[in-house]
Amino acid sequence: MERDNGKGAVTRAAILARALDLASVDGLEGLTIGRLAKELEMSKSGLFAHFGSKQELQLATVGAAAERFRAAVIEPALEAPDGAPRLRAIADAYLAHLEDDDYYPGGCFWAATSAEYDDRPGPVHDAIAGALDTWLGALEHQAQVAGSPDPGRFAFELYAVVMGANSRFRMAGDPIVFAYAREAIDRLLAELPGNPRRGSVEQADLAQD
Amino acid sequence: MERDNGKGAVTRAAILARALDLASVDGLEGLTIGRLAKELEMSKSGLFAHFGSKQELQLATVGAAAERFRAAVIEPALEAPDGAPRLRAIADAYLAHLEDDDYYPGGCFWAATSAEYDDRPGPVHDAIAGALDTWLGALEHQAQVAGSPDPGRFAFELYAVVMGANSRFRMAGDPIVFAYAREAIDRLLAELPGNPRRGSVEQADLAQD
DNA sequence: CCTACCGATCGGTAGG
DNA sequence: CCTACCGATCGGTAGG
Repeated sequence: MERDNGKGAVTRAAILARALDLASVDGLEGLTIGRLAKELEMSKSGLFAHFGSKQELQLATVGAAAERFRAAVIEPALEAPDGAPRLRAIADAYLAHLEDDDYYPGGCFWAATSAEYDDRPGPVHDAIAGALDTWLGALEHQAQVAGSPDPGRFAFELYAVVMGANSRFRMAGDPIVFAYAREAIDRLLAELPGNPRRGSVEQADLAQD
Repeated sequence: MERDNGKGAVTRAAILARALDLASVDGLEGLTIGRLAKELEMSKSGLFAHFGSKQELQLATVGAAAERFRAAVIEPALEAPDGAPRLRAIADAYLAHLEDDDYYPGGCFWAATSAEYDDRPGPVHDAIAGALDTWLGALEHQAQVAGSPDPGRFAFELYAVVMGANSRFRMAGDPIVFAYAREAIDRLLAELPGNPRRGSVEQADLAQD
């Protein structure tokens, strides 16, 4: 796909960047080839030729979203140590993007498309589900490293809180939900052994608990 | 709208019941007049005449969903006393519906449509947002009655957990998320003053805390 | 990457 | 509640 830097690959990347924005607002069904072509000032069939079917365009868009998420949220958090610090770094990076509104114009791509495809079986559903399972799995792994007694539940709650913040912020527009989410995450992390709450005293006092 | 029991009102109710099912799977945009008419074995224009525009059909569907939610989740929970017991009753009723898969065929109508409309301003967005605000407000009120130190946060977390369970169940199909959600809700309720955890000792021992 | 086209379906209207 | 229709747009194809 990207094994050369020819014009085709450049055009394809430009198409997918725009497709991501459109899909995070209108979903992967609402992403139409005609509209995408018009915004990119190219012909519908010219764009179509890059993918061969709408489904292939949708799958490529899901792949591009996964790459963007990895680069924006996962990659920077790898600088934090394994376990609780990395869990906090991932949650902070994700919430910061949602709050600053500089992530996707339509909020979280995964929130929008997972709700859209939760009842539409097929390759697109499977691609979205696979990406989400990968990230939930990464959260679960970090929770396990951090000593959580129930890493699966921990990952679920972290996921629910950040997705809930996205949903409530997009619908009601009140940024107080980010404070709620951070407080919930603080309490989640405080469950982990030997992990003090944000802004509390240094770890020494609590290490004996 | 329902001030008579004539044939028009009966037909309208049948249309909306079917519209609810379609919209919880394919969203309120994916709900098309032609498909709805075909499933109900009536003409497209005959159905259209009941509403006058697609937007009016969408708004009527949102109203019908609110009524169905109220009857299925809120109404039964009113038998539980104010505060923590009612919060648990609401959460249990909601999770039971999601788990039994007998609520909407496409999972939670509100999860599907709020993600779909979070970036589409207009009357449909406002109707969905209004319904969600009403229920979040009810949760917040009950949390306040139960003595929560931060009812807004409490309501947000409860909302996030049940919506997260819906989302994960629809995408991954693993019912363990309902156990995760119930555990999270137990811990949330345990934060409230004088409220023991499900299955723990009776309230007497804790009343002094 | 283009023009020109296809059948199907969209929301909506005319007229009854 | 119907038949018959409208212009627009959908995904996709032919042929270059």
